Amino acid sequence: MRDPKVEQVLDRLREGGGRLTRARRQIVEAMVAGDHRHLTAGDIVEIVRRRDPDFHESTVYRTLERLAELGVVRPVQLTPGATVFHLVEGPHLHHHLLCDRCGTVIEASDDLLDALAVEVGRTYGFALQSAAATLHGVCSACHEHHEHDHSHDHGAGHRH
Amino acid sequence: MRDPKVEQVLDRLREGGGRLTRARRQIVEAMVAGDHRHLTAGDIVEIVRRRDPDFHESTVYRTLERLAELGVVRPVQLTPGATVFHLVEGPHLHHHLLCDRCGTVIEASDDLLDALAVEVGRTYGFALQSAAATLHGVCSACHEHHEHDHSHDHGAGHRH
DNA sequence: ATAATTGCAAAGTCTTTGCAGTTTG
DNA sequence: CAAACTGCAAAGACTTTGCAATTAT
Repeated sequence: MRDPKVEQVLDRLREGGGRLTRARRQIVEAMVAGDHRHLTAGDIVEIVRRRDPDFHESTVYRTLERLAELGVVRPVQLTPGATVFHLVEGPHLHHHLLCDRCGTVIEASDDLLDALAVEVGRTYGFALQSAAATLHGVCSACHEHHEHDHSHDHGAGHRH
Repeated sequence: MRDPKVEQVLDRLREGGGRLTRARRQIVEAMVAGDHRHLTAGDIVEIVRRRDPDFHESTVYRTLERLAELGVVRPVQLTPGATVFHLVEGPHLHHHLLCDRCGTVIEASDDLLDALAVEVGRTYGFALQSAAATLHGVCSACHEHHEHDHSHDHGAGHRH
């Protein structure tokens, strides 16, 4: 119950001039627990409230904003109406492959778009920002049984 | 004042079993007028209301939804909190290059990601959906004078 | 102590929905 | 005429903001 990952994030917070509060620790704990998950602000509120009923929305947003400024957390707009957040592990940037069927998010290597970046720069004079892309498509699992009409677990991973 | 592009879209609406109303004509006219612009629902409301003060939000959303179903219009989530819509010209799909500095949107050829699609399919078993990507970066104009602190015209194109 | 942070409540933006009246084909 | 569509009003999801009370350093 003294997860090094949690402490690492909290340390960065303090280094950045921030203060260490109960609420912040719980937010970070929730994010570390749900590791490679992509949580919405609402997901985090729900989780933290289980232990701390007074925990409030505004705190999540303010804290996530701080953490994002410090580069510890990354906000990603996967779908309309739902910004998800995840921890940035070290310098490990990555792109997101979002399955439009089941909502699964695959984290793809940051050099995936290197070749494309060159191409785009040459053709459009556009400097592609690394590791910021969300690519839509269909994951392998969904692709295999795409003729069946099973109950799509849409939003897998962060729907309540 | 009988723009063939407008008629073309309205024809498709009718073919799809839809009805031709004053509101719908005006919505389409607004979109054609702002051609390669990417308009938010709010932008459209604002434009149409100038001629037709009773025009209502809900109508835009319902109409855009229909048009999107018919494949005539495409909704794109460029930034958090702002779904933009644009007409789909024929079979001309494209990706979006969004400048994070000035908000300009460049429409990139749909085959831009072909090579990437192969790569992603092989590495992650993920079937990339064509022409659905929004790539972030910096456009050439912004890139050139990036040391100066000029008033960034952020949101260019669809901010009121 | 004092500056940061929180809970709370209120508001803001964007979007959706139900319904009764109106209009289209 | 019947079905489709509209305006309106109300509500819903997500996020932001002001403020007074609380808490970390």
